[in-house]
Amino acid sequence: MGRTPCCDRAAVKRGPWSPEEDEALRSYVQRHGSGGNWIAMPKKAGLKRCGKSCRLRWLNYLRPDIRHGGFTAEEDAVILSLYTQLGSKWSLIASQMEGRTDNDVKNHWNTKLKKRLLAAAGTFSPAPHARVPAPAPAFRTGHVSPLSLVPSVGIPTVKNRAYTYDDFLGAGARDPFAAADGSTSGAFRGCRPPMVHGGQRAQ
DNA sequence: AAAATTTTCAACCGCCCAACA
DNA sequence: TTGTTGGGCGGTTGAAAATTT
Repeated sequence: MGRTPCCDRAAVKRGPWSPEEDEALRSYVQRHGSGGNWIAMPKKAGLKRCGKSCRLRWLNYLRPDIRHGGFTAEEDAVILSLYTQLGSKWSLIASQMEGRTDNDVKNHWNTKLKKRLLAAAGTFSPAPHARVPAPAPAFRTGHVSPLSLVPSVGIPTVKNRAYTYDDFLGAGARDPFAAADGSTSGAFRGCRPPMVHGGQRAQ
């Protein structure tokens, strides 16, 4: 059972993208766009890749407006705030953050923020009431602002204003990212230089 | 210095949904 | 109305770098 694959797995290349493939994809998309059809696009662009893989590579890495690594404390706080209200709606969360992708946000949460919260609070899980039902259909089309569909929550608009950590922590609230010894800027502790393309970390 | 472990993130997988025939 | 197709999403995995032992 199950649906047919979107492409012939035996006939497409998988794994890390080479610089040549990146360039081929970038130049094609910049000249023609995806053509409204990611499945057909790889062939036109001369790529032996699955269309979904091309789409993912473009959206998560090659798009010119992407920022990689180096999440700020403010961004951490936004992610935390939105996660507690929306749950793991990474695309929604990312849509409120300039230059961030859902994959970036998801990775950042899973590798750093979740661990910090667990360490700081003992156990952490979003408040059950905070989770919203399955998104309305318009969510997925991008024609409607996702946040307009959850009017009951006051989600700050990151794109319009710089946020301070305090915006998301009530007066006297415990800073979940603060170090156990009470020192501040927990969000920056123990951070290593961000990785760059190919998994290599910047020095 | 080398081995083991941890961390990070790019990429894949499978599912859901909307559009269309 | 039903079946098919493609786009999009969240969850998960695996390779490589960084860190620790």
